[in-house]
Amino acid sequence: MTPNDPLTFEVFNEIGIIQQLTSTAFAAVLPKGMTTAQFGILNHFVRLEHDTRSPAQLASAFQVTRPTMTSTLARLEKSGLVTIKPDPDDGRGKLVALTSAGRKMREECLQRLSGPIADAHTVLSQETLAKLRPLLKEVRERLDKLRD
Amino acid sequence: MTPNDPLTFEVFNEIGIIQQLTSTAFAAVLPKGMTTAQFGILNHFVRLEHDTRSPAQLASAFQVTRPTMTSTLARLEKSGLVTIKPDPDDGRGKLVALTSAGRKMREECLQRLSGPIADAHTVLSQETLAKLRPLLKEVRERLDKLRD
DNA sequence: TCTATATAGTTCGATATCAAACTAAATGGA
DNA sequence: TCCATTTAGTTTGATATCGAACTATATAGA
Repeated sequence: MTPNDPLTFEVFNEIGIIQQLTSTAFAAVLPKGMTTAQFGILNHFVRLEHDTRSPAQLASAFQVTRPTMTSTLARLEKSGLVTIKPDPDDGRGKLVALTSAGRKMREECLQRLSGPIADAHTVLSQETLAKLRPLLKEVRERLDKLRD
Repeated sequence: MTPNDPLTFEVFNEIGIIQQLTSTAFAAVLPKGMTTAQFGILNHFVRLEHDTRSPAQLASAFQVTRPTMTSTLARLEKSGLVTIKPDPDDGRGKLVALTSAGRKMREECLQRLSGPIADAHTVLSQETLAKLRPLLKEVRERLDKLRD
């Protein structure tokens, strides 16, 4: 972010712009009312084969604050895509679960996202992506440690 | 974003999380009321040695929509960090310029940001960043072309 | 010249996000 | 047992962001 350190600045700058371009492109093809944040949550349950997750676990998984997760989950519940029930084992906690509508919505999103993903494939080589992955993983993990 | 293509999904996923971690870390050290979006605009004028820029040029430089730029510029103007005047050569246009307060604010932000940047240095090797930069630049440029 | 189209900017309504401050429940120690 | 601390979740108020729809000006073509 500073002229003192153009390399660090540029890397984070590129990351910011790429993130914006991709999330906008993905959002554009999602069904009316769906967002990438909401899709991410639906997808999370299926990918990791979780039946229930607490809002706090989800917030941690997506690196967002608990108020943010409260807000997004409320919208998903309102749309009938998840259920939110009290945790029987912890009076403070809640348990979030996918509904069948949530599963269907996740499937539909996947189908629609295949378009932009295919587009990305036409311009990005697997080779570039394969090189990027371990580097990004390293950066993400180290930045994550820094937060503590 | 899809299980059909774990590599593409993972790369964009890592990018999203890194972006979130860094922008939150940067925002935390900025002066009260300042944001990374606002700092980015102040910094843009100084880095590229521009006296004036139109809102449309700024929106394009930061890859955000014009309504977004309208909103952020209005806040900067309210804080006295930029001026916004009609473009004498184009009745539709406006010209944005830094004020001296804007310059000072940019300097202060730079100083405060040196902390997190230094922290990043302690955990990220120059080597990793040097490898990342050209790869990210390539991805960003190709995605950018895809938008047209 | 006139009209159609393109561009600059704004307004509106929505979602995502954060920090700060709050309530309620669990936990741990004296 | 009781109180202090921690943890889960929410509420509030703010900024950033988008798409859609709007106004005003510029430009190009007939």
